[in-house]
Amino acid sequence: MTQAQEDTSYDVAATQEKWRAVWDKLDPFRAHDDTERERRYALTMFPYPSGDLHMGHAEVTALHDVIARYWWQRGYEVLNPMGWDSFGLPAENAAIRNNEHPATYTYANIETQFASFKNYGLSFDWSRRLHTSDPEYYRWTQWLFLKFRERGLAYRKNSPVNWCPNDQTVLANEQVVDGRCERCGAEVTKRELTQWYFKITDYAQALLDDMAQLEGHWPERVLTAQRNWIGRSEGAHVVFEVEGHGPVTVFTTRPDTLFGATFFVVAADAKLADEICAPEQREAFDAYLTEVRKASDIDRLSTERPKSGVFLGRHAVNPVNGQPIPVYAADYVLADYGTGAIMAVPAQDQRDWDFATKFDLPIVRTVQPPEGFEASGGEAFTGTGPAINSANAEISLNGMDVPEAKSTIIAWLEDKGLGTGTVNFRLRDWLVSRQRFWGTPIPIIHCEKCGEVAVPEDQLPVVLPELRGHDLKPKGVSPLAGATDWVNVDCPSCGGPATRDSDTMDTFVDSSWYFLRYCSPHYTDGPFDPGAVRKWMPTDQYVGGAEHAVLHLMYVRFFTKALHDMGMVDFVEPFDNLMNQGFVINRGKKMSKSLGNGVNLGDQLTEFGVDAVRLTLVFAGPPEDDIDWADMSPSGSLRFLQRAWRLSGDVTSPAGTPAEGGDVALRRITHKTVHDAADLVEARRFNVMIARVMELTNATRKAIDSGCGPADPAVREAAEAVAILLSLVAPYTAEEMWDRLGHEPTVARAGWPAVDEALLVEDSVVAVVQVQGKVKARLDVAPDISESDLEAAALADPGVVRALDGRPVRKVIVRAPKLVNIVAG
RNA sequence: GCGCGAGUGGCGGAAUAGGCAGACGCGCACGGUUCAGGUCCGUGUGUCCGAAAGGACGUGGGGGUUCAACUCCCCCCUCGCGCACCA
Repeated sequence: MTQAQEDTSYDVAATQEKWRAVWDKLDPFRAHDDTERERRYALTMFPYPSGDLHMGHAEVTALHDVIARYWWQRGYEVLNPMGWDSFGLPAENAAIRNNEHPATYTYANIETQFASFKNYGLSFDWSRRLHTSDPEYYRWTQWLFLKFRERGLAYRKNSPVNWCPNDQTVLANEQVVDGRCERCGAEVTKRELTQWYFKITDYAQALLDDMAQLEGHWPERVLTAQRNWIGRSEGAHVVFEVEGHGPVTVFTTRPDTLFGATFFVVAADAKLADEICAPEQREAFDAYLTEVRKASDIDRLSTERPKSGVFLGRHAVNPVNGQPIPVYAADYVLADYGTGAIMAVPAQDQRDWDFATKFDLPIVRTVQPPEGFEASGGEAFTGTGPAINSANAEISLNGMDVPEAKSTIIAWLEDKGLGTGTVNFRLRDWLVSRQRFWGTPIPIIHCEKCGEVAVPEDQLPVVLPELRGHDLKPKGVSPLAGATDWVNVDCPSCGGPATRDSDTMDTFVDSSWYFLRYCSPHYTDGPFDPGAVRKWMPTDQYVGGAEHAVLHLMYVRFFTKALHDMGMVDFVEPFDNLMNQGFVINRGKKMSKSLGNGVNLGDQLTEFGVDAVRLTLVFAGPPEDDIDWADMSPSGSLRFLQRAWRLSGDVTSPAGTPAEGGDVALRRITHKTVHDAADLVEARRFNVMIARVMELTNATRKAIDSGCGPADPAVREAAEAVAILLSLVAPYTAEEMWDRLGHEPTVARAGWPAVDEALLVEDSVVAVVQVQGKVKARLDVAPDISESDLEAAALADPGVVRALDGRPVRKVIVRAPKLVNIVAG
């Protein structure tokens, strides 16, 4: 580079290489378990190793790093670990394609991403690196599975499950989005299978209740999504006697409308329907059931779907009035919600109304709709009003409002043994088995004699066998089932012939406890060292995508509560604060291969440098907003960084020069900026923080060129503040500045500049004078000016006099020292 | 349908215990530096009227409270997200 260029810009690539080596040697971000400092735990969601890092990783880690680096500067001991969520389907599919072992693909990509993370200049403590596919990690995933099973939290059951025909595996409810596989988009079908589940439903209420401590610290939309997903509803179980069958319980949220139950519906695909069906209706029912089974979930999801069903040839008896009501099978009732059967109250429920209308069933109002409701073509009335037509010989609800009617009827039902008040949840247990190879093997052995037998702890981990390529092709059962040497074992209990469970765990199990492992990643006596966890947990700040709202972010909460109840941790929520970053999109759309609008991170880094890309991502807007890369200007970011860097070369006072006695105006700006920057980082308003650093940079430039000059100690103070503030976002530039300012590396641990409170107090402020709410004058006044002095000064101002134009002053509002508003007559 | 969130210049976005709308940056325009400019420096940049001084209008739309509203209240529109035949 020429001499001229050297003065105005630095070589980005060379700078990155230089400081990367220095940082490797200094290792400035290692979190020490034993420390006198206050601790902070900063965590960002670990990546899945598919290919190299992309713009999304660049964004989330850049945002996250601002917080971690800020905490270091503020004097905390910061745990900021990183690892890989390295089990999963893409590796398996790649292995099948290339006839190799999934580990080959996985660990090659991990090394690629590791190198990219290092280049990206993040403050991770790499000594704590972990991979969930390492046997020393999944050993403990298996161990936890067995602990869950001991507590009854892991169990096996036969049930209809979501099946992805493309990936040839089952899916959890959370992984089915609009009837399609979350991962590959294939239409999900139902299968009846025996599978492992985690009993997350035991924690439905706790998951709701403990949101109280997350309120205000987690994004509202995540909490709302979880609340909706858990779907708590209060109501009652009511028992109906069904002729030729016996008692059948229904769940209802409106027990107060029981007198209006004029028919009864059972989910067509529930066993119950088959059991109730009378012989003469058998043929019709079977035909209907075939129809229902043919309809995919996608069809069922369409909203304006006409009601369908078939009479089962039986009647149920309404317990409050002894009325026989016909029993239907229909697909608008779901087999796996509530009890799979409902009492239908057409007058008070639109779905029941539609069904009743279609099948010509009676409709009895039990809640009085408001005046004019019927006249305006009212159908089901779901609002509140006084109960009507709701009395038998023993009890009358008539005239009661809805809540009172509910509690009255529940008390009566309970008294009669006909029902109970109850709470129902939409949340289902978490299906954790997967029929795939590249996951944590389920540590269970099936023995003909002994049944399910846990693999003894001292035999963990159950290590995956060496399968590759074609052995891994999906066959509808786990590829592990084909590994005969691996599958066939002696029963640990009786020594007889037995087989290993050939399913692996959902990879969300792996990621449900990794944050605990980071506290003591090399611990060998358990999944984590309880002492280390006590020191670091709960995590102070978690950063990651909101797409995990009802997946990962709910599973980690469940795991933490389960571990708490096992006495393994002493907290019930893992993450004190959560931040969801937005997506990086391009030209208004999500980046995708098919749209051809992908932006390659590596290309951007080569063209503009790490710091400019990081700065662009952090400065773009609020962290939670999407960033359209097409609207961004990484070249503008680079320009700013060079401008800031140039300050460091212009300072002529020697390092260590005290700032006292330097230019006061500049010092005020410096101290105010440093002070405000702390607040802005705390409030996660990084984009505004950067704007303030830009202002400080501009002010310093002016001071050098046309103010106090480069030798003034205030200029050094300002340039050093810029370097330290920039170290949160642009570590290479900041380090280079720090070096040129005559300091030893690393600026990242230089410490937050001390703020002189005296310099935060202004010696004059601008008071705005409005006439009729419009600004007519600005006055330089003392900060402690009295109201009367300020009013007098305002009224004397020539601009104000002109604006008043002789009109009488009717009223003057004075807010000293900032504002005067004059109301003219 | 229910729930949550958001609408501010050409663009990304600032500003809410109600008090200067448009910080900071991008883009654009003009000027300077330069052999050159994809560099750097300076000036300007919400809209409309005006040569200027100045004035009018202006935060999705409509109403309201107030000396004062991007901010608070009511109604509506649009967009995004979540759940969705969940009894």
